Amino acid sequence: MFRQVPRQGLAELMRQAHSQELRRGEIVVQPGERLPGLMAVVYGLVKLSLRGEHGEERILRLVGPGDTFGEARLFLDRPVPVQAVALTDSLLAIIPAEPLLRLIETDSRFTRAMLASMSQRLNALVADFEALTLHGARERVASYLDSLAEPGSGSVAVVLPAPKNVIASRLGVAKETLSRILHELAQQGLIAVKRREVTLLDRPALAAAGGHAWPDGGE
Amino acid sequence: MFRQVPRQGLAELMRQAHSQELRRGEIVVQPGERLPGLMAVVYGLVKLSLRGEHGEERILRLVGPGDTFGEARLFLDRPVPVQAVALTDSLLAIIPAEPLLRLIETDSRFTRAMLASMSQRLNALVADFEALTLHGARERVASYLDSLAEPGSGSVAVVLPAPKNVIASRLGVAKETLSRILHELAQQGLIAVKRREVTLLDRPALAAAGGHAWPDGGE
DNA sequence: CCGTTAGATTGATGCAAATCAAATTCCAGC
DNA sequence: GCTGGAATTTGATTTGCATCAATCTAACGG
Repeated sequence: MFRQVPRQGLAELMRQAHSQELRRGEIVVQPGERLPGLMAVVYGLVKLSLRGEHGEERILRLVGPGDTFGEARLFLDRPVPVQAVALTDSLLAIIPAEPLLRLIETDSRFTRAMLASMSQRLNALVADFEALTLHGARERVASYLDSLAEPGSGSVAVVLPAPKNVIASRLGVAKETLSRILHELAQQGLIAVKRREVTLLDRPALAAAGGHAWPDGGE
Repeated sequence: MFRQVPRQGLAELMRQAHSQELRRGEIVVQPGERLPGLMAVVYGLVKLSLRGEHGEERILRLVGPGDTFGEARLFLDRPVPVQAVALTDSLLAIIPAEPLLRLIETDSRFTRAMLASMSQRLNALVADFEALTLHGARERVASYLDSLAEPGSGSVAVVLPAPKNVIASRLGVAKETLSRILHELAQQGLIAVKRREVTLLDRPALAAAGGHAWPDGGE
C-alpha cells in the first residue's frame, strides 16, 4: 500500500509512526477499544477474531508481514469490533491517523492504493461470506488448501500458517471437524498431511472437491 | 456520499451519468459480469445476492433509495461476485468510473466520503459475519427486527422492506425457519406480526433475545 | 365473484457439523 | 531420556436448522 508513496512523504510518515513489539499471545486490542492508528505487521503473525460472549472465537483474518489492519477505523470514529492477538512474537508499526489523513489529501496515488486495498478487503470478506454460507465444510477446507499454493496445478507442498485449531477457526469449522476432513481428503489421495505440511497431490480434484465424495466411497 | 460535492463537480458528474429503469425482477448484473460504473439507486429496491451453483441464494444486501453499490469495482478491475436484481420497479443512476476517479483526484472531501462509505460497508459486513457465525437464527432475527427501528426503546411498528422469503435469505435462514421464529417471538409477546408490519412490543427483551427461550417454555 | 398464483405457515423428517469425552501424539525444557 | 502441557485425533452423541411436503391465505385480474 505504501509502495507508491514518494520518499519524502514516506519519511515524514515514519517519523510520526512508532513501533510495538509483541510476545506470542499478547493482546493488541480488545473489541470495543480504539486503535492508536493504522496497524502494520512488520514481522510475525496477528489474528483478528470475533469473540462470542461465552469464549467462542471466530477468526476473521490472519495478518502477516507487510499486511495492515485498522484502515476502516481511520474513517469511522468507532471502536474496533474485533480482538487482535499476536500468534507469534511480532513487530507492529503503528501509524497515527493524522499524518495518514494528510497524506490522503495530498498524494492521490496513495489514496488510490488505499481505496484499492479496502476494495480488496471487501472482496475477500464477500468471498468468505460466500464460502461460509454457500459451501460446506469440506469444500471450504479443500479450497483453502488450494488457495495456499500459487495458481498452477502441479503437486505442491504448502505449510499451514498456524496451528490447526487456528486454521479451523479461520475456516469456520470446529477443530475436530477439520481434523476429520483432512483425514478424509488424505484417504482419497488428494492430499498428504504431515504435521503442518500439507502436500497437494491432486489440485484439480481438490478445487472441485465439494460435496461429491467418491465413485466408490462415502457418499 | 455526494452530499459534500460542490455544485460544479456534481453537475459535471451528472452530465456523464446516465440512468436505467428497471422492472420488478429485472436483472442488473450477473456474477462474473462487469459493472458500467458506480450504481446508485434513485428509487426502488435492489438486492445483491450470492448464488450457489444449484440455485441457492444468499442475499448480501438490500440497496434502497440514496444508496449505492459497485464502489469496489471502481478500484479493482474484476467482475462482480454478486447478482443484482430489482425487487421492485426501480431507477438506477449509473456513474461511469472515469469522472469519479477524476473527482477523487481533485476533491478530497469527496474522497473522504468515499473512504468513509467503504469503511462502513466493511463494518457492516463484519457485523453480518459475526451475527452469522456467532449467533443463532433466533438472535439474528430478533436483532434484525430491532435494527429496523430507530435507536430508542418505545414500542414501535416497523415494516419489513421486502417479502419474508427475501428477509429470510438476507438473514441467512430458511424461510420456514423465519416463519417459525416470528411466530415464536409473537407468542412470547415480544412482537406482533401482521403481514409485513411488525410491532416491536418489548425492545429490550428483543435485543436480548438469544438462545434463552422462556422461564416456562421451550428451552 | 371466482380462479389463479405468489407468498406464508405448519408439521414431519434428515443431516451436517457441533459438542462432549477420551485417548494419543508431539514437543519443550529439565 | 523423562515429564507436563499443548495440539491433535478419534469415537459417540446431540442439535439446530434445512429440507421436504402439504396446506393455507391473500391479493389481483378477469
